[in-house]
Amino acid sequence: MYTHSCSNCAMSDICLPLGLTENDIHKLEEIVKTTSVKHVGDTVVLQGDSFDKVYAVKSGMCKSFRVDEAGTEYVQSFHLPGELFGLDAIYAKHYGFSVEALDTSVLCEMDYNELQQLCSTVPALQNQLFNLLSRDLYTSHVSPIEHFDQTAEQKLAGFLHNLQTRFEVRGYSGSELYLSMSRRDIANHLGLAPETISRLLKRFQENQVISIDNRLVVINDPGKLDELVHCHALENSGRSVQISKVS
Amino acid sequence: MYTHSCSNCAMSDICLPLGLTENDIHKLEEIVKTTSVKHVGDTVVLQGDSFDKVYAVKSGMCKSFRVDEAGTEYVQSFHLPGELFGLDAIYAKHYGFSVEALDTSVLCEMDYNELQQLCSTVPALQNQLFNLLSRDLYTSHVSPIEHFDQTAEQKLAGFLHNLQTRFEVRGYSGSELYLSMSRRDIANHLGLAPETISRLLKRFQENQVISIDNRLVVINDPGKLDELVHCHALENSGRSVQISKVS
DNA sequence: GGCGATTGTTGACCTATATCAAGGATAAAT
DNA sequence: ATTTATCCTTGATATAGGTCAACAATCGCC
Repeated sequence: MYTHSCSNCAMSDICLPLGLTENDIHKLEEIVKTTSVKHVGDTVVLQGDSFDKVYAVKSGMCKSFRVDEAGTEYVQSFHLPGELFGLDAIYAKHYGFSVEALDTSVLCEMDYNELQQLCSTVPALQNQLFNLLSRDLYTSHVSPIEHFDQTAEQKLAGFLHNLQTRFEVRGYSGSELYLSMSRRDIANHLGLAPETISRLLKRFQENQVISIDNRLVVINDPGKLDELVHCHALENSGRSVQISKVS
Repeated sequence: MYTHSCSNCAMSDICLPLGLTENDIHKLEEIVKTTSVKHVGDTVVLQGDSFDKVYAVKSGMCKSFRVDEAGTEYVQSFHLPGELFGLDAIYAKHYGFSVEALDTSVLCEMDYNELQQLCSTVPALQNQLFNLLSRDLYTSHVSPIEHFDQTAEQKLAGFLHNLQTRFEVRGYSGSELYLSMSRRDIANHLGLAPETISRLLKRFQENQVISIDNRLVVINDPGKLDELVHCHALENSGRSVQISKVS
């Protein structure tokens, strides 16, 4: 839609341009276009459409999700600025996931064929694309196995912790997180029930780990949050429960 | 260790050589070496070692697994002939997973730097590597979300079904599977308890879906197995359970 | 600025599967 | 061939978190 300058982009040092010379970045800019502004709920990519473009988030936040034959939605991930998506469709030639904006967002799009050709002539770009693919692959290999024997509490703490660090890397506040996604999306993404998310957020608040006002989370005790990921179970609730034992 | 001919390899049409000309394959062969024969339990890659090589399975079977700080093992995947591994370490520069032989196996290894350089001069190879990375990425995006609301029964049925098709693609029998991995490995890989695997395999056998003799599985009713993945719960056991209701 | 729709919260209950425990089969080691 | 160590199976029990249901808060919209 609009031509775009990667050189001036705040995300250039974590996105595709990383490691490229000024000259190579200019070549990249020639194949990158920014989209019109997307609003909450706007669809960027539709599951099943034939693959042609790879995307990067320039600003805002998106979610990738998949709908199965029964119509059930599964939230795969949340994309922050500087993150690519669509790469998992290169092989299949069709997008396996829909992507929609969770917030006012602008995206960068590039034709995959053009990108591939550019990679052949710009080794540093090929290199960076391999790097980003490898990182995504590593993340999607590690995170499910980490979740296996985690409790719901650990999963949610890990989710918040992960968001925190990703925000910080991008220069945003890591202690004050606005959750652009619904509880339902978080629950779905973590393989939990929305009710469980509510109950846990309440528990985290009761234990002074976070303060939460609707979708705004303030992380009051990052150390405690970190402990929660690696075990340390919290008290279930304020009032203690009396169980009458019959012996 | 030994130089290797990709041209004569039975896996050439599903591995890296796919889509390359005779001439390009020869260039690839120059950087591929086969390892000595690996035996059950032999380590091919050690988690934490610095990354330099990418591997492909030539024959046999391997498992990738990760050990956390607490010493708990997590089985990430089982690699069949024609499958690559180590690609998830490109970015991190260290292997995130150990890989060990589950069976008598031979592997192909290639230096990543050499592979990368070759990709710059052989666009078809670059293309194929992007394809394989994309396929791996797609698989590791889809499979965890498929597992989310699956029962233990569906997971195990899906696992057997998946093995069956992967064997068939490679020209092996899909109806007679030898499980080179232990029940413990299967359980771990699926996020279940070994006991659950035992109970379910028994149930599958009782319902004439499979026959099982130790590690050899014969799939008697592939249709029923397929149904099990998509729902159709089996009877819990042969004898029916009487529950006395107090009303 | 009020109304309907969506999103979030809380409570009571239930079930799938983990865990614990113990015995039996198989394979590796001497 | 006997021992030893895994691996596998089976049964009994416990529990984390899902499901159902009902209500409360928020948001988008006319």
